Amino acid sequence: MARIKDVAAAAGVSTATVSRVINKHSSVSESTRRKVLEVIAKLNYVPNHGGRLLRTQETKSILVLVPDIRNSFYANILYGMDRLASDHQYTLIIASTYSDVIRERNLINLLQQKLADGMILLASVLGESELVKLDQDYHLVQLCEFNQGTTLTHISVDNYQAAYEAMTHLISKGHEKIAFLSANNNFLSTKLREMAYIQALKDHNIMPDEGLLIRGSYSFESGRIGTNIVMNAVSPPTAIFAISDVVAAGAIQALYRLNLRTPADVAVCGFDDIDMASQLTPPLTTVAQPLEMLGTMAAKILLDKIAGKEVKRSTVLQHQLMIRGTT
Amino acid sequence: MARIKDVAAAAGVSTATVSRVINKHSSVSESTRRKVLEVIAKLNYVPNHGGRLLRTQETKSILVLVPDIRNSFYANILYGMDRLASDHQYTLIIASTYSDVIRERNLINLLQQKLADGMILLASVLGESELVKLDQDYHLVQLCEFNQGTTLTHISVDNYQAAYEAMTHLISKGHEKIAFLSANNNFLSTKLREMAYIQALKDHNIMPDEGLLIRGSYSFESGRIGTNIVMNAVSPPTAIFAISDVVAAGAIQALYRLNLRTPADVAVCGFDDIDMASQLTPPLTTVAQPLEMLGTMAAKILLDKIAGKEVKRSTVLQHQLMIRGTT
DNA sequence: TTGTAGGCGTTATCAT
DNA sequence: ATGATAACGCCTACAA
Repeated sequence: MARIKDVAAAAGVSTATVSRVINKHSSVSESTRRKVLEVIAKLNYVPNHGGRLLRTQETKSILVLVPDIRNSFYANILYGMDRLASDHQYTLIIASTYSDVIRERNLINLLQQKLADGMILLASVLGESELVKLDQDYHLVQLCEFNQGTTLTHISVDNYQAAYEAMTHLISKGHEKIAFLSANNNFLSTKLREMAYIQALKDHNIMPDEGLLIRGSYSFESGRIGTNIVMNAVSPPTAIFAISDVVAAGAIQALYRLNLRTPADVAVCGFDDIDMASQLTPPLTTVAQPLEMLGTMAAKILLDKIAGKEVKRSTVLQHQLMIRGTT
Repeated sequence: MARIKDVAAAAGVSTATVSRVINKHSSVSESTRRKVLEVIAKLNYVPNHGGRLLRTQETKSILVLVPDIRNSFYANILYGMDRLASDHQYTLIIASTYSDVIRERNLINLLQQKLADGMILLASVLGESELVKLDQDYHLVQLCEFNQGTTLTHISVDNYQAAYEAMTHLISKGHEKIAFLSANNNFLSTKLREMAYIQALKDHNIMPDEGLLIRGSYSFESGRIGTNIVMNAVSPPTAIFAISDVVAAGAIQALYRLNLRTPADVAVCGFDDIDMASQLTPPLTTVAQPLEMLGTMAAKILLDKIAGKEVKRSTVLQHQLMIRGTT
């Protein structure tokens, strides 16, 4: 395995000169540059990351913490990040926290070990104060989920407005009994969507029915269970608004098993617009988050921070109601 | 940011002693050990990865190359890897090649830069000879896709047998006109599944119909297109076997638009059993690959290789036919 | 049980 | 334009 001094020796120059060639310094004569490059190719030399890292303190990689990599909500987000990061010769270290505080702290250790230049947090389970403290020492960006009134850099859609539009769509289709399959967590997005759900009903003179607001999880199973509950309520809904597309898929399957047809008997609207949404039959009406762009922006903003640039505290990206076959 | 010498100074010992404590060497007295640990906690010291890496040449991370992280086929595979890797204090560096040879070579550069201790390749687009050469210098495992008769370590299911069982199932349901929506690539898995498709028909005295074997891609759109083609054939099929679940989802949607019902009019069988398969309505019959276990095994075998252990050249994991609602 | 000191591979400063 | 050399943070002979 060739090292920089091997190259230097073979090219008859000093290691400093080889380093200059590698890092494209201008102060190298064209002839030596060419000779060095030749030797590098011949010896198949690749600079050692550890050595460079130790010297420059730059890892050229960013740590991305997601709750669970299996959740396809993150697929396109990670894609956006990957594209932007690799455009800048950055590498992604993606790790799942499984929403475990201990695990998340351990992973953040990687940052402290200087294994990454910065970190993107998706749905962190750490408390605001802990994050604020981390933010003093490291470059950190929160994506999708963040705390209200936070001073931390964050990117997301306008969850309130997005949910409100979905509800308006459902109501405009003549639905008055609308269930909301929500999630039982403390995320701001959940609170905002629930608020929008209630407010949209009220704004259209519909009395919210507590029995139609179910709090489960983001899972398929949760969608099935929630649907079975609301369809057995005293006054079952004619439309279901689900907090995620996967939950919506669960709702559709539950309705099918109840011999109810979508959208003829019960309309369904999801949230996120993951790939699966348009791949369901009939394709799912949903509120699209610009997933890829969310990832791209998060990476871009983080890289800006790392580069020492000033960045906006809050970035809100546009959502879009995708009216398809289930409403 | 505290360094090892800060800890040493504050604890009144040498850096060597601190290092021994960190690395749990036995030759440290309990009292100094305790004192050092105390100082480490107080100074919030975390060993610098770059320094250690340079010294030990161990990165404790593995490079995982997938064609495209958006493809949900990889979700559970990556999960399995992540679990096993993090159990061993290893970190995953996941990168997408987008099936681009140049990009894949660039990513492999990360290995040569000593940014990872080994690599897992999923559906590499590099030639066998190139991989064999890499295998001499680095630890490498191929997962799911590999070359026939390769000397490289690889893990997969028995694609021939898996496809054969799916076909047998379809035939046992009385289907004789069965289309196969295959993929237009050079992967061994594709060849084996096509062979199984043909052979299963022949073994049941059904004459294969060339018009029912369509080669597209693994995409949803490809499933739709292929389905439209075969359903417009002179002799349209009563069952469709798709090379992936996503293709199957496309087939189902295409059938729906043709006003054909699944499975009443046309049965559909997928391959892989990604999460979406059971989330479709009706749930998709498919051949399950043990996705999580594939990932776990690949990581395990790679770690064994890194540890210098002897490993099996070829590992075949069990598939399982999942009979659900579409057949 | 503990300390000293050299070196891992690179880059950057300071000379020349 | 190029070279010599120190330094980055850590680990590990070797010595004590």
